[in-house]
Amino acid sequence: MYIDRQLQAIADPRRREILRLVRHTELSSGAIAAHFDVTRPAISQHLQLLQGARLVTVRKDGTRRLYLARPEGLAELRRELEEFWDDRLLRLKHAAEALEGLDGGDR
Amino acid sequence: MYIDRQLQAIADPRRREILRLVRHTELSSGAIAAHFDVTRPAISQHLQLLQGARLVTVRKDGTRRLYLARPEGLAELRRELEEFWDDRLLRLKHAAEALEGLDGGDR
DNA sequence: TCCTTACGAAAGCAATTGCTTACATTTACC
DNA sequence: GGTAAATGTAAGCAATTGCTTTCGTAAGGA
Repeated sequence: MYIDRQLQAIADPRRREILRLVRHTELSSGAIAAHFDVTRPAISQHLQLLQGARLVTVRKDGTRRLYLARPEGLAELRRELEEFWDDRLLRLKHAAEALEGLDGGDR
Repeated sequence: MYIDRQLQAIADPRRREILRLVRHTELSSGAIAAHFDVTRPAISQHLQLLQGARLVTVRKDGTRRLYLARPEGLAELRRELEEFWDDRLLRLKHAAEALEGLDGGDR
């Protein structure tokens, strides 16, 4: 349900690069910012947006905040896009949701 | 090499919907606009952007212009994203490009 | 030829984006 | 407690975005 925010997040090359950086390694806000030629607050704002899109998680460690990509978020986005590539899946999904609707609810 | 524009294009829900509409059926600008609650020129602008991202093609037919999704463009975007999901591929690509660089050029 | 249909192009506008420079806050360390 | 380090927050600003209304233009039909 976050596909809009997630695609918006991914659409920016800087944010894609950030995601690559924290994909397998936890990095502090400052360490991430060091990779770019913009100021630290700018990166901080990108990180917030990525958080809002459920694409990264944060963990506090002393005075630092360590960021790490959130695999579930990436997987979710990937699934949504798979449906987009092959919209037969999308039709199927709509049909399935219609059926679910009959006994009332998501799970 | 259009990934930035393509992702930007995809990031807008309206443009995603347009792509779905013309995915398998050629539609006129007006017919597409009829599906939305914004004015026709607004859709025209979205269509232009989609064209710039190589995601749709146009064909003139009398006074109409018929739009159709461009599978190669979608495939290209999809490939780029596959690399993004699994960045082992990306590293490989970078390595390959570095090697290509040695004898000087793209192809 | 004149009118109508189907469009894109241009200009203007409010909202959003991505950045900057302050400033505030939290934690570690002496 | 006092200071330094790491970071988010706020406010401001130029550029971009997505839309609107208005106008121009090409093609078809009477």
